[in-house]
Amino acid sequence: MPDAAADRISEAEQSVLEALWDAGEPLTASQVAERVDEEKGWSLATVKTLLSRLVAKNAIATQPDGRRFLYSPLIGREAFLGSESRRLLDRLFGGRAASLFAHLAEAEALSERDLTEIEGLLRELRK
Amino acid sequence: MPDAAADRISEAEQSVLEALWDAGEPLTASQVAERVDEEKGWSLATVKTLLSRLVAKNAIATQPDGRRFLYSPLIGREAFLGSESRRLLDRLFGGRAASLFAHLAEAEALSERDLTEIEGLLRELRK
DNA sequence: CGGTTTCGTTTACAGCTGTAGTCGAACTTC
DNA sequence: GAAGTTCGACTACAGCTGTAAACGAAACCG
Repeated sequence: MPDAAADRISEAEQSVLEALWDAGEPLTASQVAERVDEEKGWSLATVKTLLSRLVAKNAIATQPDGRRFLYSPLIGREAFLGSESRRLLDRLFGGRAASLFAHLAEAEALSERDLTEIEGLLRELRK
Repeated sequence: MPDAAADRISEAEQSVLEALWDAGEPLTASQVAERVDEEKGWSLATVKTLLSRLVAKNAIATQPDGRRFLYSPLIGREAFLGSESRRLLDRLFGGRAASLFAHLAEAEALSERDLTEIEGLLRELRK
């Protein structure tokens, strides 16, 4: 098998991935660092470390561009978010989405807009 | 303020807390270990370490009972689940619950029962 | 009493994370 | 072609996690 990027991605690593997803095209390490720095204030060195770790975890790919590399995501944002949500749902609520939802409601984490959108999604699912 | 148990609780520590929440009454270390062992297969030594760390984090309380301690949770399951859900929602979806919901739907993590319950909750919220 | 069990505490130790610094090779710029 | 710049690779290092063994005091058992 072509090694399905199974390693866990840490929070900091996720931020780097986020930059690549947002970019929508391969970036150099410095470009990634620039984007990440705006939000996190991390040094170039730190971002380079995180990039290496992501490469080691098979989460991003490198393609040579002259003397340097261009980095691009190997795992999709959708897939990542999907599996992370899954993991959390299982870990905290034994997989019961309704419990999660109830807790979010209680924590007042649901905006008017969320409610409307979820209602829409529910209607879709019911079709 | 009486120091509001703010430290992060790790996954393993959560399992121990879970045992205490389930018990509904203070337990000795061995009792906790017994319960946790069934699910996780951890040794008494491991559970004792986790209990100490939880005490250090002010997540559980000890009350002396003769020569030993009885442990009981200081943070409630509800509060814990609420804040964990919150954290994840923010981290992964920028706080937008509708996105989370959409991903769960896509990952087929929503059972028929979940849907029905969520519909019910929505109606409640709309009142 | 003396051995055995039971506790909590201390120590261990590898792997992961967050956050960087350093180094040598390559590249660019006078 | 010497000097500075840019890269990726390697190294660092403290704190957290998972998983436990060792230790010493107390308590119970016979």
